[in-house]
Amino acid sequence: MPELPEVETVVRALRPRLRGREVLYLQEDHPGVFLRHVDGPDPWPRRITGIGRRAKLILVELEGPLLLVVHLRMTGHLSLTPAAEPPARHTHVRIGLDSGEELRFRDTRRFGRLSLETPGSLASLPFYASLGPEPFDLSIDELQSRIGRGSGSLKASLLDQRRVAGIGNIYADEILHAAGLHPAQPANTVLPKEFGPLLVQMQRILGSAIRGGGSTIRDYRSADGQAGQFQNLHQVFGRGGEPCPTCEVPIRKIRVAGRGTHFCPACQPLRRRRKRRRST
DNA sequence: TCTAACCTGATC
DNA sequence: GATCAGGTTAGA
Repeated sequence: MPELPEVETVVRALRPRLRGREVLYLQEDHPGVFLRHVDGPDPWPRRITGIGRRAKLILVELEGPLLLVVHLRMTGHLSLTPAAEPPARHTHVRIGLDSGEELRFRDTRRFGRLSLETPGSLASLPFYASLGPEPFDLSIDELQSRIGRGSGSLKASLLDQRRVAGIGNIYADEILHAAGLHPAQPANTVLPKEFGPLLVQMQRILGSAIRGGGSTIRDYRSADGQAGQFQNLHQVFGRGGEPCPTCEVPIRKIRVAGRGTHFCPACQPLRRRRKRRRST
């Protein structure tokens, strides 16, 4: 469920409540959800030194240093709950803290993962090692060279975490609508002059989604239980058949890159494939 | 580069 | 009963 803005919201909610706390134990309630990539005996108790985000990953930093890495995937959810409270359904991992609370990982579909890493083991994970830059660190030139390559769809390019990290299905659709680009057009047909506006819209939409606490479509909640608000500002996502807020033409829902894709056929005209000149 | 698969639940 | 869902990836 969560993309960059939702993961950032979770991290910001957890940060003041986790920093300086001590992890006392880690309890697995379902095998396979937690992966241990460090050798030796259980490293608990261990102090939490900070919490950060990279792409859609939550990084809980521990003394050592070690890292507890969380990927929520589709339905994963973190909460900080009194340890005495009975675990909610689909709670798969519970991490006991010296505050008397548990950091609980709940995930209906069980796609999400937690792992314990050293900085070295994290760096050598193929998924982590191949992540592209954060959207807020991009220049126009870098965006063009990363997104504007290949004959695959522009939307697939935006969703490819190796090119740019953190964008998922909701924000890909919203960004492309704001930039006036058709999701199914080949990535290498985007004109050089279009990457500036694309970068501006990408950063604007992700930024305001973070300020809105992310988007709640069905079950996303931040770690404090708060629903997001940015879904109320979606222009196209989840609005198939409704009039485009810009031009009133009905928004269409199609399938691109194997994902439900919403766009305005008037604001986002499809440009036909075009031969591109290569410099090398 | 695209599909199917991983899972469960909600909705049609 | 079939289809869909905010992510990623193994395999064709």
